[in-house]
Amino acid sequence: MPKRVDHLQRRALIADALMRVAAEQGLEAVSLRHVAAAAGVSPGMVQHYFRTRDEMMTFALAVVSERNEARVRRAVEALGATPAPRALLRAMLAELLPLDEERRADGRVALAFLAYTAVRPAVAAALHGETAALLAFVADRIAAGSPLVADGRVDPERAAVGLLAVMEGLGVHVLGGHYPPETALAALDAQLDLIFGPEPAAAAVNRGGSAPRRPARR
Amino acid sequence: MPKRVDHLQRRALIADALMRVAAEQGLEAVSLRHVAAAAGVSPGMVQHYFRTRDEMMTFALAVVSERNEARVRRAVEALGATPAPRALLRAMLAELLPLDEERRADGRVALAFLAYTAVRPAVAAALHGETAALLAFVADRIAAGSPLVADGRVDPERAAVGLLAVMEGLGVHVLGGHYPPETALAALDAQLDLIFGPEPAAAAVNRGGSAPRRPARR
DNA sequence: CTCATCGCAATACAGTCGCAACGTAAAGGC
DNA sequence: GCCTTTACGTTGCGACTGTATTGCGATGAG
Repeated sequence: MPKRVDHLQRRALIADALMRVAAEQGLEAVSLRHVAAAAGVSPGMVQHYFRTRDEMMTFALAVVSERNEARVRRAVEALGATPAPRALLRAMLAELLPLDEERRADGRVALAFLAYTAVRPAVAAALHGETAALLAFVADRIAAGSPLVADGRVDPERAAVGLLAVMEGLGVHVLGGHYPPETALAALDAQLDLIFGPEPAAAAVNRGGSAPRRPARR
Repeated sequence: MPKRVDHLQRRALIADALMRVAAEQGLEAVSLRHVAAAAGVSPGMVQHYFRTRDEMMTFALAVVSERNEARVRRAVEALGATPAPRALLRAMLAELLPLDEERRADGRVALAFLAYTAVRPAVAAALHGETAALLAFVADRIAAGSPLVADGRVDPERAAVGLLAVMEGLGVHVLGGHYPPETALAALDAQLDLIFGPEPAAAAVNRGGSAPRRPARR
């Protein structure tokens, strides 16, 4: 056999360039030549690793999704073992919000893919399982950690759907520049307050102002 | 003066065709020729009413926004005068969810524009004011209608941000096919339960009020 | 060494894009 | 009657698109 190259690494390199292009100019600016230029390689090479544009798009979509997954995993592991459900969920969801420029860029790409998959149901199917799994996990943590579940004031399933929707909506709004990251973070904490009951004592600093209840980590 | 034509009507006709194209194939399929074909007119005519593609896009974005506004106004007016805050908000937000095929189509277009404006800050600016106005309105209704505000368990501002985010996120998820419309509606009601307290058994659906203002998106 | 195979570049091609330019039919103002 | 203005339709151009094809150097199996 002739020269061997790590295909996956090359594809990742190209997908990375794709995401840079998409983050700056949108998915419609993603063409073989643009991506090749951004990656600093020849258009022929891009074509060598992705026989079609759709193939490249699909791969990039998977990369976006894996990147988020890795981000969440890292954030959760930083909490140590057996974290409290509420803290766990907060860490996960806050990590998924576009709070810094890096995540803003990724968020723009993710949003573009959201619109992209909305008119390509076949591609969208790949995401359903992920959402379902995340939904189940969140519902489980809510059931395990919220005192409001016992007396029926909170239904874990519905609350999980709502909580993920809040995260998604906040992300979209922040990306749209409708309000700053701190507002989104404050709203996320308020949502957790609603689901888990008000936070116990320790952080009872302010109520009703517009400053975030907790400092943004980082 | 020569033949007079209602410019606005023509532009609306073209924008309508644009939205049909965008809903089916995404914004990237929106070209002068495609839109013209969908509208049943010549490409030259499209060019006559929109000197540039960007101009056409901007106009279409405004149409999307106005369409949602009209939808909400209609739904709210159907409630009659002085509706209860919770019922009012539910009617407004439920109307903005993609619960039927018509709203799904509009929702796909709105989502596409969301991604579109995310990389075109200049165009996005038009939406900020509207979101802010809606946010203020929702916060006001929460402050007026939720018993949980008095004892500090609900902050109207944060709750409004969260509520709108829920709506946005649910819409996105439903468009993505991650769960059916009923689930979204149930989650919306659960969110209203969290903000207003559990519904007092016999849910009154009616009583009306004045029409609020209403921004674009979704 | 031989040579099939892989990595990659370069080119060709048919199609679409936005946009400008030009042409023409109709309709008031004079 | 003309004459200017509006409302289009048509055509053309240059840039760009995705994809297929071809070519060639490098490399490791035989």
